[in-house]
Amino acid sequence: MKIATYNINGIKARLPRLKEWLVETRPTVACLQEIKSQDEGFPASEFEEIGYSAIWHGQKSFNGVAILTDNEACPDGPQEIQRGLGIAGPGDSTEEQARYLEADVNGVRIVCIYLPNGNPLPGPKFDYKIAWMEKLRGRMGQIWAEEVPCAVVGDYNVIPEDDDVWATKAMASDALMQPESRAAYGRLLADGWTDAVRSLNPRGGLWTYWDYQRGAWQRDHGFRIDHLLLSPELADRLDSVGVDREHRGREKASDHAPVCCHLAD
DNA sequence: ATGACTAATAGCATTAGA
Repeated sequence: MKIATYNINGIKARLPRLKEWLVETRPTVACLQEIKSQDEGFPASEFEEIGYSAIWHGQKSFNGVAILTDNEACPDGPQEIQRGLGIAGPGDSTEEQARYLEADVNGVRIVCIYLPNGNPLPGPKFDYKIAWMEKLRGRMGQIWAEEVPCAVVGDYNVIPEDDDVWATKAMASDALMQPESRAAYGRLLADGWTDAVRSLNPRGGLWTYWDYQRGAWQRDHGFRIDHLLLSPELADRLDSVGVDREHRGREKASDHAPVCCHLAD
């Protein structure tokens, strides 16, 4: 079973690249973030054409998550369990942002997340990020208690360690590597979840995001914020991980690269 | 100290991202 996470930065703008990536790499499950599409605009038929079923949780302009499954490997498709964590957005809005989607796929619980960025800080957006992370931790605790094999994957918007960024100085004041952000991420690992990429690359130096600006891609100025967290049963089955770096360098690419892990059957 | 680049939406600029 191959599980992938990919922040696509707009499903309309990315559709040709996204389909190309699915056809070339055929993940069993693909979790997408930042679809930036309303529910009625989601191009489900485009994915059906290449043998993928999908569920999605969108909103206008921003955020939005989706889970795609390979029809051949997953004849039942993704079976939705829950959407949203029940946490209001920052400021006066009581409306929840589309950042969480949970489904069962072939007996494995798949959680697709788009964690709030948190900039600028300090402020309501950073507070929202930290609150969202605690809400996520609560839900992960519930799933843990169910003892169902589970992968919580997505754009965490957290640079976990100093060797997960090309230059710590460049990002020091960013919400992505504040002590509070790292501590909240660290609590998930302390709870027993395994960071799949880190576990097989303990020396760091692997990036999943490169800014569109300042020639960051050409200079390899990136960092690691897209993560795959595995419950113990899945961590025991972990064979390999990978970042599809090459797809970041293509024409009209997302600023994130796909990240995937392979689990033994 | 600031902006850079990209996408979405509503326009002919703004917001958000990270």
